[in-house]
Amino acid sequence: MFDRGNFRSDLFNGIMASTVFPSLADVFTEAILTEDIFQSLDQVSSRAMSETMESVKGLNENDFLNQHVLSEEKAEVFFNLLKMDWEASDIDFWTGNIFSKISCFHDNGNESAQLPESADSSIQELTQPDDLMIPLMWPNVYGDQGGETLVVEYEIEVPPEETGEMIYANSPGSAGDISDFSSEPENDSSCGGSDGSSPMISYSKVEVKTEPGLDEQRQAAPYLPVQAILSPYEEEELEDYNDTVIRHKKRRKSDAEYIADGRKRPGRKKGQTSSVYHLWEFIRDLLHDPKQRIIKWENEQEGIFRVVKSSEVAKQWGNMKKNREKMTYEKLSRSLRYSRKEGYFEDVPKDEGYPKKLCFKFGPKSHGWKRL
DNA sequence: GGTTTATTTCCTGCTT
DNA sequence: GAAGCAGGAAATAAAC
Repeated sequence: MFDRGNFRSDLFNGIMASTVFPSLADVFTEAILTEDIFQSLDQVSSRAMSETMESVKGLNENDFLNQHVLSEEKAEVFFNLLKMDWEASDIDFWTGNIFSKISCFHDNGNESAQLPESADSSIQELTQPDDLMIPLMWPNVYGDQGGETLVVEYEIEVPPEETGEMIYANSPGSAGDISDFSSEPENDSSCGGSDGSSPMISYSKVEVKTEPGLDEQRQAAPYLPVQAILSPYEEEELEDYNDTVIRHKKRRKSDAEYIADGRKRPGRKKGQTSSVYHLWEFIRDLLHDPKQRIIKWENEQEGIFRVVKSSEVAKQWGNMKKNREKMTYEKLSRSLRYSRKEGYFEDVPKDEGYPKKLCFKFGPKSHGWKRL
């Protein structure tokens, strides 16, 4: 299901990060949570610039390359600086104007460039964060055949001008969530309250022109390690290569091979999620249910939780997936370990007193578990 | 119908 | 010894 709140935060992270270091958007996205950004942005406007500048001293590229080094505090300071910069440029980032900035950025950084006049035939309707994130982060990957124009349709919640209040959409079904927008208006239209007392929903459509030539990007960013500039598929291929060295794993076709065959790579894009109800979503929703006693938080702020009744959790997961008695905790935990590899969960910190068994932590690809 | 994603199933070996 | 953890391998359903 479309998660509007996280779409917005990912969008924001991606845009901000793309402006500074295009290949680091994923690091920001993993490191910073929705509330950290939006709450801090509300507080920053009156803060002295010199004070902020002082506290951001010591940040370097390594901080941004290593999500474990990049503390939330530093991230907040950095984003505050960006916000000030954008405000100074008279850019209203709650509107579609932000996309003209991005479009210009991807047009070889030429600030005076204009949005493309019209979309080409490959119009796509993009509804997931990664649909936008990946073209923004890896403009060359999707432009191997000479560049293409993606049409991105999106909506952004505009806070009431007088109060600046913002409703945070968290998980589907939560307050502020408007998952059903089957009757989306066309370009740049708005709907919702206009009396300044309730948020407005702004619908927009923008074209993102992609550029060919990954080599050029590498040449343009020699300060970044090579690994940071690999395309998602190249990363896979590197993994495959490394695996092959070890145990002759079945090799996956490269993009170049598909293009040579004159066809598009089939299947989902890397990172593109389906509408399937995922294990991490099941666990998240279970944790949000105050009536249940089979799973509990160990540290909600950190996303660390503990399974109290393993067999019952497995049984409910089995019911959810309609295979009932066949599901066991052993199978569920195997799925959970695979999900951890994919980033939906991650290792529980050692030596911090958390139980060694039945204890897990949400990862960077999961969201909506933290109450705002 | 080929491919990818997100499991599911089964398994061995290890740790608590 | 039971329960849980780690991860390989193969199978599967759904999505694309």
